[in-house]
Amino acid sequence: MDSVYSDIDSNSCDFSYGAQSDDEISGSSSMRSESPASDCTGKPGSPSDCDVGSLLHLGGQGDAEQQQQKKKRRRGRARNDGTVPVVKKNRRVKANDRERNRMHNLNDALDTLRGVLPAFPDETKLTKIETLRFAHNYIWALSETIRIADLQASNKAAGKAPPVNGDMSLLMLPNLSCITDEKTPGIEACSWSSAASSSSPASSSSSPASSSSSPAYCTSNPSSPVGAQDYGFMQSDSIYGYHSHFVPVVY
DNA sequence: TAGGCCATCTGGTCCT
DNA sequence: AGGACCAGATGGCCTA
Repeated sequence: MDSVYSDIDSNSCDFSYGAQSDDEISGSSSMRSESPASDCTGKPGSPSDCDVGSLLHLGGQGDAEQQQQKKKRRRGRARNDGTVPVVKKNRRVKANDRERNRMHNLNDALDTLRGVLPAFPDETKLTKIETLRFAHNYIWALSETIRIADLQASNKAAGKAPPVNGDMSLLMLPNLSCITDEKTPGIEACSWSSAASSSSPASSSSSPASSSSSPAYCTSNPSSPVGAQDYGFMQSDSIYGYHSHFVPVVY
């Protein structure tokens, strides 16, 4: 079907405006291997960073290059009944560019967040939802560590007895280290020791908003997509009642 | 092959 | 009017 948008294909990343059928682009190579930034966009905020230049010259390219262009084409739904006025069409194209950049900015922020989270040894890239949940649990664990350290410091100042095990080194800020739990394949990440026992994320079932100290859905994860992994931290032992060891868990 | 994840398009709504 | 934000729809890629 002809599209009224087809005349501006070359000015936008909106590949769906062409009349290309799905069959024409089948057999394309991995899109995932191509990062979004190198695929169609450049830095956020520059819509023109799409593969505009090459698309502009689509008509005069060889078969090989045309094939490459086809590979890059067409993500997302394509629709248009061919009745959209040019003015509206141009507005839509600009809106698409903005939306694309907006999502790229969002993804950049997620990448930045991944960068500050404890790394996983196998370099498995966390999905978006996993990143958010893991960050939530991570923040909770750090907060717990600080809270417990403060508690012990105040106890010490008040002349109260030290922690049961008396290991003040546990008062240090989280000492992150990456481990691999051989007993539990798939559960590998970072852990740290903290002092004092407290409610762990793994034992919490309250909502995020309902508790100020414990991450909410990190345990049961009713909101988790079926099969999705949720990375968090679990209090694995409390031998002396004061020594909690947070280990990463996958829910 | 089904399901998960993702990028993109699209139209609606709200705000400036 | 135009931009930001959002959610639904669509289709590609990857993995179990």
